[in-house]
Amino acid sequence: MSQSLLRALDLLGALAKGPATLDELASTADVHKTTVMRLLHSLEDRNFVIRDAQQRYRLGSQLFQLSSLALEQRDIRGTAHPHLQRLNEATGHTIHLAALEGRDVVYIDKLESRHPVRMYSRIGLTAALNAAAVAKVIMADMPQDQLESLTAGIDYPRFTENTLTDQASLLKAIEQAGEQGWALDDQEFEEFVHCIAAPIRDASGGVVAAVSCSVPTVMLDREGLLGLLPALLECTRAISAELGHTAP
Amino acid sequence: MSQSLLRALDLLGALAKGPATLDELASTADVHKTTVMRLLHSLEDRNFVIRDAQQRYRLGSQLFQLSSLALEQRDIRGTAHPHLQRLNEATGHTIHLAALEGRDVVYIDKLESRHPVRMYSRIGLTAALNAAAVAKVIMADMPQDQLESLTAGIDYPRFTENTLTDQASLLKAIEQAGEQGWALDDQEFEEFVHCIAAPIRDASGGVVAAVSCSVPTVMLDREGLLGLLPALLECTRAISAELGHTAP
DNA sequence: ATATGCGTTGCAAAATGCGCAACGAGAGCG
DNA sequence: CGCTCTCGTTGCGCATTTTGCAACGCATAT
Repeated sequence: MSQSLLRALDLLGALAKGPATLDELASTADVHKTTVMRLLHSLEDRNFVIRDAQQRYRLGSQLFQLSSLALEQRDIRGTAHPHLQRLNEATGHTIHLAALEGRDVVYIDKLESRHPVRMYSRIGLTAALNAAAVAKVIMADMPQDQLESLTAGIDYPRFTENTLTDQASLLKAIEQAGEQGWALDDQEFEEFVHCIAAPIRDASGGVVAAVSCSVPTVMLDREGLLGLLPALLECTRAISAELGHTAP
Repeated sequence: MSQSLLRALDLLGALAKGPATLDELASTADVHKTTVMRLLHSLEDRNFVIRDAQQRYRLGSQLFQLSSLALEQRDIRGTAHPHLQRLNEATGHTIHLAALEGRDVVYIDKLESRHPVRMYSRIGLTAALNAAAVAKVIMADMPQDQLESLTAGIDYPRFTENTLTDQASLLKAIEQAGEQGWALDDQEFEEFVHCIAAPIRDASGGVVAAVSCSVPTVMLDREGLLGLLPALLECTRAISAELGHTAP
């Protein structure tokens, strides 16, 4: 694989953590600075990075451009957005839209809670497969062999007391999600935050994405959270319908 | 400059226009497909592209991740956002936040109009220097020599009847913007849309960004647009203050 | 004035990436 | 059923491209 390209891509990753100087980049990447410089020049030429007045490098506008173009291309996102907005307004809570991308479940849209509450998520971030509710509902639709291989490849990090830390319990949760048509994350990823998620299906009937609603436990107890289910299911139903899904 | 890297970056640019197959990419990039493939493999390895079921390539999640990280790093954006939101709610119109990046003025935040109206802009896009109101207010703060070189380097494309198509008239408009503290785009970029913009200043007193408000002429005539000025100026004043700017 | 940090350039070695041509798998079609 | 056509993939030899080193210029600090 192309060494120079990989190095350059990794440089972008390093820059994502914050602006950096040439030497800093060279030492973290463990590449001679002259090489780093030449790569940066190419990146700069294509607007992937820019250098500010103090000659520090930061990520450039081309990245924003590509990213927003790519997000727009995903018709699920455009289709879903107004519905998500409505759900967000109705519930006031944080709404996520996530889709499967390769072996990752990626957040492709997010609507902030109306209440001042921190949620460490971000568009583009990958969801924890062994914790996120969206991951469960998406995996619930996978063919058995793919599900096996995917769940076998997780290293099951523990985030909280409730995190599912082995394949068996995750598979069980996934199965349950498949049966009931929605999934719960009971403080499995973040303490004091629980979520419910439901799948979006397209014309083929397959799950293409999932919507979740995240709520701090202090605002809504389990029962209250489940009270949001009808609104959530109505939301995913509407999006699925718009994507051509006809109720089973 | 690094050939393979530049080619790879251009591939990403090509993919931004939509998913594509290997051969399509090879022919548009005019590179042998075997080379394209290997570059794509590297890009895929770092999640800059993914291939879907039909073996078509599309932009990958790493792009979203980097972009949102980079946008978050810009403290102007985070600081400004709530104020923009308020302005958006108060006026109901499209709000843009733009900043200078190298020789480009880049949109770094956008709030949609509450009215159903198309606006061809996007986060990450560069504003037309000879048309956008945000560009005028940003350039109004530049040192003379930099301004000269920047305005000399534009090729002044005509977008509408009102577009400023030569350096002299642009410089005049910029000067006026500097004097009055805000700028107008009177259907210079899009017909039937006019905008007003005002600068954001940081603790040093320099202009670091600009906010604009875009309105279809059918909704608000010139007078009506200028009626939004107080709200806009209050918004930029508040953001500037939060960035440490003390009124002159 | 001397020393340190940082970005930049010339150069020569070689590793890397390149294009070619051939292969294999799958789809479409007679 | 077998043919061809398309599209992705791989082995290989050549040389282009990239790389690391060392030296330089230009600052700022001591």
